[in-house]
Amino acid sequence: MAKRKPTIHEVAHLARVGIGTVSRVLNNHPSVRHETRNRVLAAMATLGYSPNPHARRVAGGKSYTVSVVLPVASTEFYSRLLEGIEHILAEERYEIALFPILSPSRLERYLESRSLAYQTDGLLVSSQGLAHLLPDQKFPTERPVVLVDAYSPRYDSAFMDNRLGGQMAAQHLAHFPGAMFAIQVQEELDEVLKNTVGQERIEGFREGLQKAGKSLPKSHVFVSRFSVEGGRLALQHFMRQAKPPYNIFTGADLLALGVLEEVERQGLEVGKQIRLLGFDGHPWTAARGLSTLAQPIEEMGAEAARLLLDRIRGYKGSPRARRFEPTLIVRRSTQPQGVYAD
Amino acid sequence: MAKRKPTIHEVAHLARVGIGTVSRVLNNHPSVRHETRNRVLAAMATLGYSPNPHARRVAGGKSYTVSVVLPVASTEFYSRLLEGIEHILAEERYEIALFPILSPSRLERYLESRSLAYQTDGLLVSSQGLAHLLPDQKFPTERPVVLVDAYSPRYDSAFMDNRLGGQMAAQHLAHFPGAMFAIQVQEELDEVLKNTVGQERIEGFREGLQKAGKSLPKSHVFVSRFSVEGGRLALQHFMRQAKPPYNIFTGADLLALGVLEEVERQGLEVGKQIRLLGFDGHPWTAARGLSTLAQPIEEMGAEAARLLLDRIRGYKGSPRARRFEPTLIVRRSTQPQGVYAD
DNA sequence: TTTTTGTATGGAAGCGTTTTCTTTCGAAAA
DNA sequence: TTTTCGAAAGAAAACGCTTCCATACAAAAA
Repeated sequence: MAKRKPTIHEVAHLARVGIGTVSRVLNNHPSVRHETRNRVLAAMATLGYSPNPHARRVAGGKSYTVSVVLPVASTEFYSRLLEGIEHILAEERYEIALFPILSPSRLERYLESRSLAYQTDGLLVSSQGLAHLLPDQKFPTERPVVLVDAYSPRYDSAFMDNRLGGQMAAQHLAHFPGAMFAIQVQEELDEVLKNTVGQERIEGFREGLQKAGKSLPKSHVFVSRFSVEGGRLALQHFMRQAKPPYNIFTGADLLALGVLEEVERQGLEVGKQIRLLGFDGHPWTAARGLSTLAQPIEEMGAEAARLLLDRIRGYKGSPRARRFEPTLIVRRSTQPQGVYAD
Repeated sequence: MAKRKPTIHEVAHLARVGIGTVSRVLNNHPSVRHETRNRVLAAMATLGYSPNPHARRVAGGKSYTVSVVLPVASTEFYSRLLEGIEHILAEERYEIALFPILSPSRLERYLESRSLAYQTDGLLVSSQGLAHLLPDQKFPTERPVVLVDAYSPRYDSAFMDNRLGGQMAAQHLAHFPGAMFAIQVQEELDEVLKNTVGQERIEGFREGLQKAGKSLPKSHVFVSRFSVEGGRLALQHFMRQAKPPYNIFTGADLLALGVLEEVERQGLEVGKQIRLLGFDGHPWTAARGLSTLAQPIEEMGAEAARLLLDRIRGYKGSPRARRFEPTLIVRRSTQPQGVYAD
């Protein structure tokens, strides 16, 4: 039943060409006549041929695989990031090996030089402070390394300007009446990794507010793990501190969702006693009428993949930094017309 | 600088044997003299040799890789599960390709027959209802499939008896004074996957309580996502419902942690107004004095890996089911001597 | 002692590709 | 017309393993 997969030889035979030609078609080599290429393509289609990746690897001396090391905290973020990465890599017939940092101990194992993560052609690391854990802040590999959603002067980096995002949030919220509040996202793993994303967003927010003549007292910042329920606790906390109206900037859309849940439970009304601004720009925010700072996550992933492919192909220049900026999307939750009317 | 990795030929030469012998040593073939094996092993050590996995794959016709498909909800659980799986697979020089179900859309992609997940020698699937999503409830692959932390009559399965765990929880808590409460864990992804783990634990708890002549009203069950903060909201909820003492069974240790946090904030005292029993038996529960139903997670993962290796080696028998039972660990949070004394 | 059996080993063949080396052939240059 | 050259394509040589086959040799059986 399980008939063997067709090989390059069978394709060559059916297309009446040599295996070299088939290989050239496979690798988009220029010197193949159009007519021949089509014949080979047709043969591949009728046989249902797909090249054996392992054979490629041993023959080519490369693995055609890229390791992606990433924490798995905000799953939706990483889902979208991978989307962008995969999109680019798939075009070049590269595969992805995923190394989720499920725990610090697993992380250490990945970083041992012998580890699987280094058997590949390159490393895509999505974690702010990972390098800090390493001796000399350098990944123990000869392979190219590119950081994504993280920055280091030492490696190519594609990163988000989180501080700017916070400032944009401030600029948008500052002119509303009422006090300013913020929810900072902080995971346990963040401390290990010295991940400062959540912090930067809030710092930017505070800076922006100061520029607008407003302030953000320490007590108006609620630090929470990354969970919907954290948003609920945050709103409870704020309500104990001050009277409405509240202007709340959350370090992530998910937390804003929790705030919305609690708003409902408390019988408040968004746009009246509460203005709420998220961060991420996840698709579902549209349906919830949540204003948010949309991150071009997929593009950031794609760019990181491009940087890495460059390096794999031998590019030697000094580290390149690609900065990305969030975009403000205004929806019901911060609609100007819904001016405070209590 | 980056000198080529040594090959099997260099090892053979240094050890003064043929490459066949080196390969045999590599694969634990029995017919190698002890003395020869040691010589080869020594040569490998001095050269720092490690076999090229790609070459192995193309020569052997196998990939020596196993796909592990898993949701990434309770990271600690999966971290430990992988630990167990890897331990066994590593012994046989098998590698793991991880496919975290970050989102339903990615899940679908994995399940396409052509997908990477099927390029490997076998599939280890850790997800209750994944099969339900598939046409015919069958994974579209010729490769062996083993379920872990999930059960299907169709495939080899290594699974936890969650209902029993709930019953054990009831048996332990029932004799304490005060009403019974429970926190059920439920993720959005669970619904997609028809994952009933959280539900089973609570159902078992209810059954056990009934057997002991106690009851668990619907209103005493708080359904929460998997987060620490969910535990805090749950306790708030319970405190609105009833007076102490509370006996709380949480579907996961993490939620119990949240309960503990809120207990402190509310100025309650564990062992007096509150008895608390978790589920998972994660290492950190010891330090927190949290009683819990410890799951043999690593063993379950290891057994699943063994079942899969069996199949990969050609075992053809009908599906095997391996049931695992949690163990009750009693600590301060449900200590008998701390009898309610209000 | 001679034959048989079995174990340990070396070496060649083969896995499915990529890549290099030729060879062929037609068109441009002489 | 002859020579030169480049493009297209076939054939062969890697790539680093596993596996099979043949051989050598020692121990067991005759």
